[in-house]
Amino acid sequence: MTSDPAPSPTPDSYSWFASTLLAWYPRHRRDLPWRHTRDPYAIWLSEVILQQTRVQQGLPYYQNFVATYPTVQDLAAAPADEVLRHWQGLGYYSRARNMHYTAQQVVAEYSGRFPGSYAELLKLKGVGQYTAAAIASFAYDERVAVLDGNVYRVLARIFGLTQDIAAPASRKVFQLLADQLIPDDQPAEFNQAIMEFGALQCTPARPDCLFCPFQAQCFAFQHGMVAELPVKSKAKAARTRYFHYLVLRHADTVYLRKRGPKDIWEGLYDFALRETETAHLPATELLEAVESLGGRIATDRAEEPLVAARHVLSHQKVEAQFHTVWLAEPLPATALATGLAPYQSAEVEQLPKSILITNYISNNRI
DNA sequence: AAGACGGGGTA
DNA sequence: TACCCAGTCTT
Repeated sequence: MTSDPAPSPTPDSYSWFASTLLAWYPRHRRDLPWRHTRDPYAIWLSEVILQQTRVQQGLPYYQNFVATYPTVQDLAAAPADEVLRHWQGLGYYSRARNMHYTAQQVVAEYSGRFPGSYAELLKLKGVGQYTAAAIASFAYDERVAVLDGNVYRVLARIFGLTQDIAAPASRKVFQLLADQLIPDDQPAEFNQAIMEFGALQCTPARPDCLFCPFQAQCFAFQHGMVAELPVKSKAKAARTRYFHYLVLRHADTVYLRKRGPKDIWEGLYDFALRETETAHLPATELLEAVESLGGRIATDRAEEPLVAARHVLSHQKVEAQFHTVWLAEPLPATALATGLAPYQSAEVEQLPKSILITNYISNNRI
């Protein structure tokens, strides 16, 4: 798929699929808040939150965003740090940054009204093929088939598609099929139904084949290949990184800085960081790091214990050590130029932070 | 086409 | 452990 899925009418030979699916859906569907609205803003919000995120995990975030920012104007007007703070803990933080950017663009360039078609929605930052299809079908009844992890799995099993779903080139095979399966009259219902079917019935592990309405037609079930489909190549093993955090403190302040681009946790706050190739940071390097910031270590305080923590991301493992350093005086202006700034603990609470930093702070009274 | 980008649930 | 989740963007 390069642009619009070509509208192709559902051939009669495939109509059994939508019939069976749309009979299953009303009897099994969950009552989810974004299914009660046709507001493209609310639907967009829910879809961005649900990218690579389970419904149960995203649900409280959706409730909070809708309550905090009832309209796209509210979201556009919010400070970026505040939006990130509400997103904290959801992961893939570029979604929040793009969402905020897009809200401002919709207000400034679209008069606050979301684009009204799949092709136009696709132009928005953070809105890819899946999300554009979801919004276009749910909000506007446009006939465009969604393709997410659930749909890949359901189609691979029922139709016996063996293409590697991790390979981008496989997308067109699944999209071509989905575009033929989606009916003209209820595209929104169909899209909701096929994803719900994947989430509840045709699950990744232990799907409920015993009570599946597609038993007779399902290629995987008939050929004993349910566990083999979909085919997905394995991801590369995550690399390990070693973070040595300097938790610089003076009086009732602690120093944090905002993380930059081209790395994990962009836009989130953490402490002064020294990264090494191995787990150990020699004590001399720790002192050097403090000195390079112009920090003078207090002599009237007992040394704080080292705190270690491990944090696993999908593509990296972070082994972190937190070195608390009490300063005799505030950091000089030269250190502030590196981005570090002093915060009171009540202010720290309001800053957007990764789970790693949030856990450390809550466990160590900052 | 391949990597980068989170965090939590499940077996 | 390993896999997966209502994917998108960059290189």
